[in-house]
Amino acid sequence: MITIRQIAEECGVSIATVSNVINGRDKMSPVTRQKVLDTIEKYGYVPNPIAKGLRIRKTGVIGIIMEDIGQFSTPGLIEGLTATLEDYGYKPILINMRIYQRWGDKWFGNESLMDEILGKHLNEMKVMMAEGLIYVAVHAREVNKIPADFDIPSVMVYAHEENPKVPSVVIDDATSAYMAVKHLTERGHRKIAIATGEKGTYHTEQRLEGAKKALADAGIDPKDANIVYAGWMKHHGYEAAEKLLKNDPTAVFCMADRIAGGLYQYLDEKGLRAGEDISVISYDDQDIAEYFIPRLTTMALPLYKIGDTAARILIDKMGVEKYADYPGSGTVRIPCDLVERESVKDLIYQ
Amino acid sequence: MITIRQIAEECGVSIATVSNVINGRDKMSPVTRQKVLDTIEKYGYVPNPIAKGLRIRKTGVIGIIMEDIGQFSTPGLIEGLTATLEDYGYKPILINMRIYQRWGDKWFGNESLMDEILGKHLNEMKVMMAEGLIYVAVHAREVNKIPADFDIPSVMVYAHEENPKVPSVVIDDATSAYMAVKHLTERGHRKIAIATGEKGTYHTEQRLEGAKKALADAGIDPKDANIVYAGWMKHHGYEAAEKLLKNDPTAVFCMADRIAGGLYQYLDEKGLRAGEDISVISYDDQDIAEYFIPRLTTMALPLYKIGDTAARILIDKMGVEKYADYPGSGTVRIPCDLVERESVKDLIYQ
DNA sequence: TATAATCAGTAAAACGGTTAACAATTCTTG
DNA sequence: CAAGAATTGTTAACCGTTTTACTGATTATA
Repeated sequence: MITIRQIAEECGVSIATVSNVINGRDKMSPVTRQKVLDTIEKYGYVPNPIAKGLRIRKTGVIGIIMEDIGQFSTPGLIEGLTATLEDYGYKPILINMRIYQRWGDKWFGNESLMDEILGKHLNEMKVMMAEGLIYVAVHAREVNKIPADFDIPSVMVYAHEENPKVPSVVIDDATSAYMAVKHLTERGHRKIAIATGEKGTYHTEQRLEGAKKALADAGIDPKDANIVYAGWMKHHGYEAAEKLLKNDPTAVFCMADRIAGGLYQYLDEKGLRAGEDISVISYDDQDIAEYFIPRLTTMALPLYKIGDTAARILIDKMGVEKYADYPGSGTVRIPCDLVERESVKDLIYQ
Repeated sequence: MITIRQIAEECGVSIATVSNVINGRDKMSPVTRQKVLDTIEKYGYVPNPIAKGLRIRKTGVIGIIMEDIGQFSTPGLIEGLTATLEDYGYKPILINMRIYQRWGDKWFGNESLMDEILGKHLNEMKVMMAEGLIYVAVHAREVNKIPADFDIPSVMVYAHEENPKVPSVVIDDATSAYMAVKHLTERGHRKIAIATGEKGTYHTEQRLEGAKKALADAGIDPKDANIVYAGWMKHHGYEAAEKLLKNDPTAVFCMADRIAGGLYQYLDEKGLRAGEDISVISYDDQDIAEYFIPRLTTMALPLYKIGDTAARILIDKMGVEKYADYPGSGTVRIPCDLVERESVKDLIYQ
């Protein structure tokens, strides 16, 4: 590996001068500068960032800690995160906490070890001199993750953080759910059933709130809506289907595409067809939505935008540049985009 | 940040002694050792890896370069990769090349810049003193990616590499495809159609080869099979469907779940049903397979195992430990696992 | 002309560790 | 008891940079 010393020697100057030309300090004659530049080019020299990092105590690395990378919601997020981080000259490095580990063909979660694992990785960040941290909480829980005395600028994604020093960017569940059922009511649906995610979780409560508001705004008493508490998985949707359909709704809002998947299965068994016999709108826009028959209209999680926003907030916090658009603290909520496919029927203009 | 010097001072010993106890060199009295250990514990001291890395020229970091992280095949792979790498004490860091970049709502590929981008990242690896590299080639092409003079132990995933120094681990397309159509023939199917991926690519050629062999082994002349060249996307499957069904096959083998998705759509339009009117077996086992109605039986990509294997080969190459099971060079092929669902009908025992 | 200011560059001290070589004690042993 | 060996440390060089303080030489100013 070629060092600054060899470049200096080759040029017959001191290493300080080489360092100066590299770092654009205008302290040398044009001819010296050019000679150094040429030699650097010739040898393809690039300063050792380890040494540099040791000296200037800056590494340009931003740690992205993911609770579990194997979630449908992570790739898009990572795109957004890394794209804007890189655009600003930072080096994002992903680290995967693996809360749910695999052993042979089985998975087991070690949430109990979570604090320990997190502590380890947080320390690692400190010690690798990461300049910023983005924590991606795919397993929504109400826990505080970043300790109050953690001194690297951080932002939390997908969850709220009590620590007032760490802003968070989350999905705007309430308004997204509002948009979803408004889409239904605008198309003339008035008997609407709702299949929720896991009861009591933040996501289902928020989405429920938004959904009820949309109902109310359309002059429908939310109490008349058939709300059935399901869960986030396909089988929850399947199991909830019977109760969901009991009062012959014209439409159902599922709080996750997977739930809709379970519902579709039930519908198929009964010889019913979404988009004709009953409308369904959903939430997530996973890859699967495109493969439902009929294709599922659903609220698309703003994955890329969340990543982008989180990155900008972090950059802001790190003081590199100010973005008036993005507050430096508090939590910013980003709503989903409706993507219309064929699973909801227009009861008005058809 | 607390340094080794402060620990030494607190204990009244030299920094060399502290360093020695940290690194387990048995050169001090038990009482000194314990005092140092206690102080380290007390202050939560952990050696600065940047400084350490500079000195010992080892960082423990393994770079994982991904062409694009937003592919369905990456999360499982990353799980496998990071799990075993971490188990061996390495620090995997993911970097996302973003060959396909996003601009607003559009994506554009910059394959032309690929060499440049790769060069940049390869250099970054060198310069970050990564001890090993895993290159994940999601966009299959026949190009050589790792330059012959690249001197960090590397392994290639999902693609072959001409560079004899870099072993590769790939999906065993031929035997997986063989298994898929064998599954069909064993169940009595003899009129079999095949929907391929993009013509001329390595993956489709290999899968075709395996499929034909299975046909031949079942006494069916591969020339009689209806092979239609489609492509990897859903719309390819849809467009190929008519030709696929022309000779009334009892079963079709799709080389990707997405293709099967297009076929299902066509089937739906014709009032036909997979698993009853026609059997379909597919390849990938993406998330979507579970949501097909009827659920899609398909060959599951051995994502986790590929990651695990690649990691072990790399560790082997780095000379830490030997695994007789995993050759240190050449290419290892890992077959898919069949996951049976309801889309193929048994023509014999029903 | 004496002095100040600028220019072009250098020496050396960090940054926080590791480690080879050496040194001061204490322990064996003939 | 002296010499050698073992034990327990220490000193200082080094990893590859950055950066402050300094130096000579030249040019500008009074």
